[in-house]
Amino acid sequence: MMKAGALTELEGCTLGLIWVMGPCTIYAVRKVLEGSPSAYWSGSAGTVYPLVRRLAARGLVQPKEAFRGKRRHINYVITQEGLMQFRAWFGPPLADYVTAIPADPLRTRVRFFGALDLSTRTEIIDVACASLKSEIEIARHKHTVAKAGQDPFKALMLRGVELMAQARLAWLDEVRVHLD
Amino acid sequence: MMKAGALTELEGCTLGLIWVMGPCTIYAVRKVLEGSPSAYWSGSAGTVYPLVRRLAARGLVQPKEAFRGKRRHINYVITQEGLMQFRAWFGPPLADYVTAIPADPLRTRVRFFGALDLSTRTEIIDVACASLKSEIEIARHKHTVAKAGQDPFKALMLRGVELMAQARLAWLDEVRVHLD
DNA sequence: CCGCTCATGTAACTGGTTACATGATTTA
DNA sequence: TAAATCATGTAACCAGTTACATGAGCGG
Repeated sequence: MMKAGALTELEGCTLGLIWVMGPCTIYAVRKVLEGSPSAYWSGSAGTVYPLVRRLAARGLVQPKEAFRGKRRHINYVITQEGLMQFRAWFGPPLADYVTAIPADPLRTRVRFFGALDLSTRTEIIDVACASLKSEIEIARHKHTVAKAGQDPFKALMLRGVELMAQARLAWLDEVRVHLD
Repeated sequence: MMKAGALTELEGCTLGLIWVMGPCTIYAVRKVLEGSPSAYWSGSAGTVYPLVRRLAARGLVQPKEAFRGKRRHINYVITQEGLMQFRAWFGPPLADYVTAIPADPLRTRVRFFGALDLSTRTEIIDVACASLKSEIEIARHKHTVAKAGQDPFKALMLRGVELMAQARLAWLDEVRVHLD
């Protein structure tokens, strides 16, 4: 899946967030990951703290201790080396997995719908459609907010989320027609 | 992400493949996973052999040793208990991650395009578009083949792959317009 | 003063990857 | 007969999850 020594997806994304938001705390990065529309980015403490310290050990980010009152903060910023590695993470060359079809648990389940009776199939499709519709609404809203902001690429990303959810919904409509 | 004790995505998918293809060898399952349009399913030996033995230890699949000449085969079939757990894996209730927006490394990269110069951005988009177009062709072809076969849900899955790739391509076209 | 959010961490576990190794059978 | 494919496995490693634990600051 990934070239040895290269940044993982989560490392690249975290480095990117520190690039965008830095100087910032790991906590702030975690909150952004948690708020991501994709459940892939859980942003759990046990993942992100060791990860950022790993990045710091490699010299890609730099910690700066700070205090507000008695409260300790560690703010991280990206280094020159970090920015270089971050740019290399994008490619080219593009790793195969970047353009490959993303995994979709819904698609996997439809693949095996033959194991279920018709009513269960229908129920799953109905529930999934409802979720997707609300996801689309959320993505739409976030997209318009982001367009008003000064980060056009954030807006484009959210537009991608919206289009993806719409495509899945359209596909489910096709699936529904062929349930029997 | 997942309820404790429940089957993981890979376990569910593997169990499903044994349900569809069984009795069959682990090797056969691996080959299907490797040939999947999504790079998520690597199907490496180090993953699948221990996984299927785990399923066997839980009584979800049953091994049957067989010989053709001196060559040893272990054919697996799904058990009644396996079929029950497999059906439970689908839901309802649908786990959140099933309908959540799938992770898309391309989307993540576009999010941080601000870190790149215009020519690199353009190059990435061009390369990605080319890959997606060939993926669409492949998916289209597989889809028509599957429609001729007797597994309609396999065809629906492949149709999903096609629509997903098309949506990503359409999105990239939107991104291209806003590269500067 | 209670509960929530901010903020930092640790420890045990587990699922999956990479990279091996072995040998039979088929096909060019 | 050489190369590719079928078929089974193992061992070291690592990234990420879950579930803890601690304490400061702030709003009601």
